[in-house]
Amino acid sequence: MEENLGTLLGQVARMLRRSFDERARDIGVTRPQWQVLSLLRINPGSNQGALAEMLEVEPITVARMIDRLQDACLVERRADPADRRAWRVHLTAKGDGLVDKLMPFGQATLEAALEGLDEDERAQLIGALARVRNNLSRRTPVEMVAHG
Amino acid sequence: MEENLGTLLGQVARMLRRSFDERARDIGVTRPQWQVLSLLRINPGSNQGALAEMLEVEPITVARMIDRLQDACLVERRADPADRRAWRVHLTAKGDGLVDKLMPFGQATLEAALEGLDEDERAQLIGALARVRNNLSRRTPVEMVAHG
DNA sequence: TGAATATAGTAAGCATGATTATTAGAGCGG
DNA sequence: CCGCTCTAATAATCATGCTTACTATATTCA
Repeated sequence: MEENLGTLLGQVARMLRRSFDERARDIGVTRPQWQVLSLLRINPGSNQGALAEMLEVEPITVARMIDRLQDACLVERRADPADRRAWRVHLTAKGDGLVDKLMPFGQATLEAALEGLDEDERAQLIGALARVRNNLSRRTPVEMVAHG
Repeated sequence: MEENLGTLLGQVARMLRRSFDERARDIGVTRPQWQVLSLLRINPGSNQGALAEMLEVEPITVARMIDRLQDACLVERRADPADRRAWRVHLTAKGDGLVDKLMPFGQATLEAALEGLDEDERAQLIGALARVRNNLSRRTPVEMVAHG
């Protein structure tokens, strides 16, 4: 076999993104954008730093995604009354509706990807990846525990 | 748990790339570039289309990576005597030496990522990811068999 | 042979992701 | 209160990856 895990992971991640984007192209939303919208459904009013931490990307990456989502009228920035540096990001009605529309695309992509893997195998895959993520995270182990 | 596999995979892939890039920054080579160089070590004289297929990316992506690697004198394009449209890509001496230098960085990144997973778990992870890749590949199952 | 089709590579333009540096505001210690 | 430090967000710049469109060359078939 002699398969390189880094290469393999990069390929699979890229192909998953591509697969989702193919399905969602008509709607005009990319997979990272969909992830932001989904996070905002669960955590409305997050600031950009919190979104960056949840997504494990740098704050500047979130800043520009929010720019585009705002241009598309899918989210809006509201001033934080307690901190004049920060923005509170909220879904618009349009963005909220889009999350529902996009759910099936995410499900379909995932199902296509996991075809042939039974429940045990899926759980093991997710568990192993979560451990790898913890190994690579910049957060300390103590913080990881605190975050559950 | 309710962990989304697509998100998880994207995060882990990004973190692996970041982890490698941190280690290799002084050398000035990114992880995708290292993958190209490694492939050329194994398959010298590949054309760009073949590289794209091995990397599971589009040909234009390879074209511009080769541009940069050539600017850095790590690879060179040679005319294909049998096909005037195609380039044969070869490592330069400098590029060849760099592959050896970068091997430990790749190994270290991988070890950090897989810490705490035993041999069985690693093999299962790689096997599951390879099956997901096959599910998502644009190549047909027939071709997959032909390629081993 | 000569037209239709397919393939190798590239260009333009966009989104995502990073680093480095900057601005504005928060928060703390003296 | 004032300065030092930290933090939230952004700007500039680069690499990777995509789609769409194009050029040049091969190949196939009538």
